[in-house]
Amino acid sequence: MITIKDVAKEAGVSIATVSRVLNNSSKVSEETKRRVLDAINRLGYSPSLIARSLAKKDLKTNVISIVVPFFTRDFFVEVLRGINNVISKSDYSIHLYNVERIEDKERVFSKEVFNRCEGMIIVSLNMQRKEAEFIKEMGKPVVLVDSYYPDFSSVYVDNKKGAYMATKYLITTGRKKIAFVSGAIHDPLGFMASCKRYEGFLEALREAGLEFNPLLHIQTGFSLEKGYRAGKTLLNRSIPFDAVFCTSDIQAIGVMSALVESGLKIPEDIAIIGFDDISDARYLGLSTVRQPMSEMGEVGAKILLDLLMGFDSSYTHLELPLELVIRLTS
Amino acid sequence: MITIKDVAKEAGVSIATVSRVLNNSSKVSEETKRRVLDAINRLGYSPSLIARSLAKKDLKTNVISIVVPFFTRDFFVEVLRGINNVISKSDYSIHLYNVERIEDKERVFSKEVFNRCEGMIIVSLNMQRKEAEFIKEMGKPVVLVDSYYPDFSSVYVDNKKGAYMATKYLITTGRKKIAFVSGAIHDPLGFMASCKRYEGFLEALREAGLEFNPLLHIQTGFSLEKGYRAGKTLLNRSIPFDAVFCTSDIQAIGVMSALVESGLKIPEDIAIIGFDDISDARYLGLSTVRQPMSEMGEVGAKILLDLLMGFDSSYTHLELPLELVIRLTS
DNA sequence: CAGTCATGAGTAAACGTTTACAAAAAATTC
DNA sequence: GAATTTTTTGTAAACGTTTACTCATGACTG
Repeated sequence: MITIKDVAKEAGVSIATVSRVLNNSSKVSEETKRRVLDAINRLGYSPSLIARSLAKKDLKTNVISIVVPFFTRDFFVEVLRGINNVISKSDYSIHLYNVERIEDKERVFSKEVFNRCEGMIIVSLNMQRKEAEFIKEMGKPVVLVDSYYPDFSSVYVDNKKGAYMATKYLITTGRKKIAFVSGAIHDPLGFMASCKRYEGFLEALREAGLEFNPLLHIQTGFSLEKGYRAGKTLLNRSIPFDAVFCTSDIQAIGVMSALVESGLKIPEDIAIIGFDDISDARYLGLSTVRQPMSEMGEVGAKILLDLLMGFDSSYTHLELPLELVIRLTS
Repeated sequence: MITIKDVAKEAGVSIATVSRVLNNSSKVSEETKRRVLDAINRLGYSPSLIARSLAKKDLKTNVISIVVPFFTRDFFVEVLRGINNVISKSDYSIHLYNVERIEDKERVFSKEVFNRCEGMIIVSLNMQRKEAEFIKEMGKPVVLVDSYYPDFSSVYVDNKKGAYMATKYLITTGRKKIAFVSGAIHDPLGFMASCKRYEGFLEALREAGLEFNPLLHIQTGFSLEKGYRAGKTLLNRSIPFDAVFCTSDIQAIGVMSALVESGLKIPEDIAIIGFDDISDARYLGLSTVRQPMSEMGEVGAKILLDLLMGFDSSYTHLELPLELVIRLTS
């Protein structure tokens, strides 16, 4: 490793002078500057960021950690995009951690990770009591996106209400037997969205005095194909239904194609409402509950940035609005 | 800021002892250890990573920078996923930089970014001579994914050949008037894929002695909707065509729905082949040129890791195979 | 009971920078 | 041409750790 001393020796000056050239602080004669620059070039020297931060008492890493599950899913990609929009305009850079299994979670919520960053944004993962304690102990600002915990700032939507709105709309327009396609209600990683939406869905039914046949509930993954299969399964069970509410657009689109394939007319025979409002939804005319995905990311990132600036260390809890978007499928 | 000195004073020991407790190296009596731990807790002390690295002469940041354009596009998300798979198993963490505009490129290819990381993976961006010089000067290992430049290790596919294979197949099965839907041929950020695929497409036509009517060429963005519009545009131009080759599946799916909507039969009236083999392609039965997206990411990350271990500092250039997957649309 | 050892804790020198301060050299003034 | 100022350079003390040495202390050996 080549240090500032080597450069100083090579250029025949003191290390202070080299440092001055490096930071072009105060005056250094042109002649000396050239000699130093030459030496730097000859040796291929590059100053140690570590030592520099130490000397400057700038003990910050200028890194923000983003913890996001399955970052290949539309929703997460959009959130990430929002976060990135904001962070990339600041001096911070992004450390990305993908969580797909429980072990990943442990790896991420560790001292090492927290020591390496100034703050953290956690997307969609539900906090366990123990985790929350640990994270609080780390003493770094943390913002939750699409998740809620009293002791951290957060941005989220009211998933229950969103599902309620959609279901209620279906009921209002005369649907009586509504199927429900969701992700896992009890997710091992702790996503709460499906669960909350299930609650909202049931509440709307209950309120209208409608029974729910559990055979009309499919729990499956978030992909076109899984949605398609869910649609097929529903049809195969030959329990009549006149609407489907899905916890994601991607599932809804899959379901829709299964139904269309079977010659059903949408929305005449069966209405469909999704959740998210991904770009395909608009294009396909899918009715859906729009959640501001990239905006959640943006807002979350902004809150974290504020926290890092030391403004206002109290917790912000921000609920962003959901909007029922009725298009052609309901 | 609370330092090791404060802890030492609080616990009534020397800083060396505190350090020993921190690293539980060598022997410290239970009694002292407890006192130190207590003090640490009371003060909420957390050691400075920076100072620690300096003292340990471990001047590494253990960070790998990933530069990726538009990380919301399927292809990039998949590549990222592959990279993440590999990196997350190492001690390195990922710094993510999204490049959407020329300015972003400048921001990313800067001293600051290189100083903050051990190595870099650049996805899909074509190197300019000047950029390459600069990057080489930084002296850190760099791997190109889905891109090629002689002076850097790289993983890529032969886009020209892929397009050639698809087009040739269409010709072999009797198609004579093949439309081409691609991204921008001259992309401002320097994506070469569309351009290369255009070349392969033209070569196959030329070889078969077929003329190409430029009006059958649509340059557009990568989304279902853009694809759909491209399909509509092709139909509106009322120039007969019997096949469409698209530079991405997502465009192909869009085109397909436009054609189906107009009552055309696929593949009887018009054959379609896409590129990528995203999960929807299989599900929809779309014929396509499969490129190993996440594998490219994985391999790229592995190469970088090897480079970082100091194995073999020569350049690796790895071409991964493309595979023509014929399903129902051709 | 002197001599050897093990154990636990302190001292001080690194690590690669920056920067206040001091010193030297050069330029300006009278 | 001495005195003064300005410019340029060097010296050394930080920054917060780790760690090789050293030094007590007390326990064991014969």
